[in-house]
Parts: sequence; structure tokens; C-alpha cells
Amino acid sequence: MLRGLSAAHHQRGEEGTKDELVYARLFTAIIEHRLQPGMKLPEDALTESFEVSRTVIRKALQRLALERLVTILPKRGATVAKPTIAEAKNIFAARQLIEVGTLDQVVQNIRPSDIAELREIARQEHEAQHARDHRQAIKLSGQFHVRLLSIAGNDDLTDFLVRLVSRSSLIIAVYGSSWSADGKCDSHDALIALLEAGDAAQAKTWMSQHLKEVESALDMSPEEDSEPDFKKIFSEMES
Amino acid sequence: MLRGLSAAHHQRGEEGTKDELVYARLFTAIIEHRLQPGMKLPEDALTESFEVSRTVIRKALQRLALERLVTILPKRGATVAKPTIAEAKNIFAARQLIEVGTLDQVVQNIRPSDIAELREIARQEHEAQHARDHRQAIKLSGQFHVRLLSIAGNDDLTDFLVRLVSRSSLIIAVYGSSWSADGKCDSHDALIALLEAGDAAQAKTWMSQHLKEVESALDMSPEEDSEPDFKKIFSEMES
DNA sequence: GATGGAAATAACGTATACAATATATAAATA
DNA sequence: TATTTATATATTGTATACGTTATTTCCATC
Repeated sequence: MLRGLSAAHHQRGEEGTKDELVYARLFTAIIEHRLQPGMKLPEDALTESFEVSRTVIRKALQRLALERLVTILPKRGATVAKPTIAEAKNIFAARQLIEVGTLDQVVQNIRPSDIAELREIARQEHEAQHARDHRQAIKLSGQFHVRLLSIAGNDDLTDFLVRLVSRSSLIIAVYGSSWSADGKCDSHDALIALLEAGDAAQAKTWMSQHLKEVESALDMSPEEDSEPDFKKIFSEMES
Repeated sequence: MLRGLSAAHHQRGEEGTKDELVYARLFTAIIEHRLQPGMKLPEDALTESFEVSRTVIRKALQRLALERLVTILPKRGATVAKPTIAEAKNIFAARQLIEVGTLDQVVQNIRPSDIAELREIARQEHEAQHARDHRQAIKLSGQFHVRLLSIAGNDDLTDFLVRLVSRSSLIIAVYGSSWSADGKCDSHDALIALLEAGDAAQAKTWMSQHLKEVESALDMSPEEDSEPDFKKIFSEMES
């Protein structure tokens, strides 16, 4: 079973080192919106929190940066990444391609135990939604999508989706003002039924629709808070 | 223009640090088969080659490890990654999904200048093939695929493909015993013609076929050199 | 009061030292 | 001679120190 959402397949024996723990803690904190996009992540402060040296902190931050969950600017340190609207669209487009495109294989490979696991995740999802625990709900929703794709049996695609889903979580943090856990209570259940029936075609249209809905629930109106675009402002002025 | 095959989009201002140079040199050496799969990459030895401290070397190696071009085993150091047959199949399956699935968008976005650039890469590819320069030919072939996908305008997918293509290069190093630059001299040209004609459907079938051909040109017979599978050996014995 | 610049402070990039662990070598035993 | 065990060596994991660069603070000036 996947621990949290964390990277799908570690290299043999990658556990046991301190940076793994730091990485995992930071990863979870970001995914769960405990650390919000734009927040600074100074190495010294983290050093004190985790009681390890900067060497270890830096390794974890660099990994998160490669996964685009944090942004590192030279000599200016790390911050929690803040996806732009363009990035958000790319990420959902990529998810469409991957998640819809692999469903044939998923339907072909799926076993009863897989369905049971998916149902269990969906159940926990309902639980979190009813408890209004957005953090947990978002995390579990992501787990569902990742677990589903893992059935296709392609570790590389699964790994890629883990990153896309992680970043989706950041996107929700930035643009999900109107994010509601309602209206999606039984959403994943419908898919499970289709999978159980072996109806790949309908599962694909369902998934495509689902991702579209998630995306359009976001408020991606032209960004306001970002730095004012003087070039545009002045080009729009007459005289 | 993409510098070599190197990662498609760097974070703003990621240049200028030493580890970038080390990373780029190692990346290129691996892609070009100057460092072959399985080769050890001891930190001290690299320290002397690059005349930087282990800190810098380690950062570069860790990045390459996350991109799966090198394998790091705890306390045992880094080696150039040696993709298994299963990995190879996953990588080509992922490439099919991504490269075929984005061609509609590519055809929709493509501009004359893009076509010109693709033609230029194809030309250099021919040149390298005629000169029997396999290293350069493989590298340019990868560049072609990446440049093509970049037209779709999805940086995340492009980035993912960069990694898949890099690893494809490793796969060729391991399983491409019968690799011949012949018979593919005009292969990419045919695609360019289809793109220019705006024929997305045919471009897709072409691409699918092309990737299949590349894959089946590999010799992925059951691996021999790997560690002896005692379980299998003894279960096959009678008495 | 607002602006510009210089000093002070804080944060990061890199090198290096030491500790912990794996590998290799050599000795000992069967 | 083959196998095992103990020691030595080599290599990686982590901490820390120092130099460099960005940011902040403060003061002079307009």
C-alpha cells in the first residue's frame, strides 16, 4: 500500500536516512495545506524544527524543488510553490491524457482486491468529507486517483501522476476558494461501479468529465495578487 | 532552443551554480553512452575530475537519481542506472501514450518556424547517421521527439518526455545490441511532411508505428547477466 | 515625508572534517 | 584448498565552518 501519497516506488533501500523523514514531513505538510503556497522555508528555521543539519534540510528541499512542490531561487531560498494559472491548466491537461488514456489497461488488469482497496479509500473519503476535514479529503481523493492508475502497472506513469496529483493539491490551495466537498460525495463510487462492470468506454468518459469538473470548480480568474503588469496597464492607456 | 536534451524548463535563475555544470556534464556523458549503465560513480573520483567538493557532486548525483539516470544505494554509492526489461517496456508504453496523445494539439499549434526547426534537427540527424556517429544520432533523435512535443505547449508533459527520452537512451545502451542507424534515415522526414499537411490522424499512426519499431529493434530477450535466480534454477531441477 | 545609499544583518553556496557503514583484504580454521 | 572470521580500507552520511550574496535597517539628503 502506498504510504500517503508519497512517491510510488523508492529505490531499493532508500529508507532509513534522515532526509527521507524530513522530505516526507514537508511533503505531507504541503499537500495538506499546512504550509501554504508562497510560504518561505528558510533552512535555518527548518534545521531547528527537525533538529538536523542544513545538509539534510537542503537535500529534502532540493528533492521537493525537482518535484515542483517548492521553488528555490538562488541565494534567496525556498518557498512553497505557487502554481500559476498556466501551470494549473497544463497539469489538468496532463492528468486528462494520463488518467483517461490508461483506463483501458486498468479495466483489463483490475482484480477484486483492487476494487476492494478503491472502495476503502472512497469510504474514508466520505468520512473525511462528512467531518468537513478538507485536508484529509483532498489527500484521499488524490490517493484514489493514484491507486487507480497503479493498477495499469506502469510505475513511471504512476510516479508522474503522483507528482501531478501533489501539485493539484497546491492548485486547490491557490485557486480553490469555492472548493466544496459537497456534491462529490458519491463521485468516485460511480466510477468503481463502471470498473467492476468492466465498462472501459464509460469509465473513460466518466473520468474525463470528473477531471473537467474538478478543474472548473477552481476559480482561475485572471490573477490579481501577482505583481501588477505595468506593461499591460500602460499599453492600454491612450496618449 | 533546448540546450542538448537537458531539462526543458529551469526555474528562473537556476543557472550559474556549480552543480548545474556538473549535472549537465554527467547528464550528457550518460546520454551519450560515455558512462555506461552499471558504471560506478564514486564521489571522490568525481570530486577530482570536476575539482569541486563532494557537496556539489552529491547534489548533481541526487538530481540524476531522481530522474532515474543513476541509481543510488544507501552507503553504497551511485552507479549509472541500468534499466530492466520491465522498465524499458513501461517507458515505451508511456511514450506511446504521451507522444501520440498530444499530436492533435501539436498539429493545431504548429507554426512554420517549428517545422523549420524540426527539419534542421532531422538534417543534423542524417549527418550524424552518415558519419556513423551513433552517440550524436541517438541524442538528436531524442531532441527531435522532445522538440516536437514542446509544440503542444505543455511544459510538464515536455519535462516528463525529456526524462523518458533520456532513459530511452540508457535502454538503447543496454538492449540495443543490434542497433542500426540504417533504415531510419528518412523516418522523421515522413512525419514532418504529415505535420506540414496538417494530417493529425496519419501523424498519430505514424508515431505509434515509429515507437513500436524503435522498441522492437531492441534485444530484450530474458536478461542473462543479472543475479542468478536460484529459486528458479532449483525449482527446475528434478529430484 | 519620501527617496537614495551605506552599513549591518541574515541567508545561502561551498568546502571540509568526522562518524558510520560497507567492501576488500588477510589471517585462521576446517 | 575452500570457507569463515577479523581487521583494514574505502566510501558514504551528516555536521559545521566560512565566504559570498541578498535583504533589511538606518541615516543622510532632497
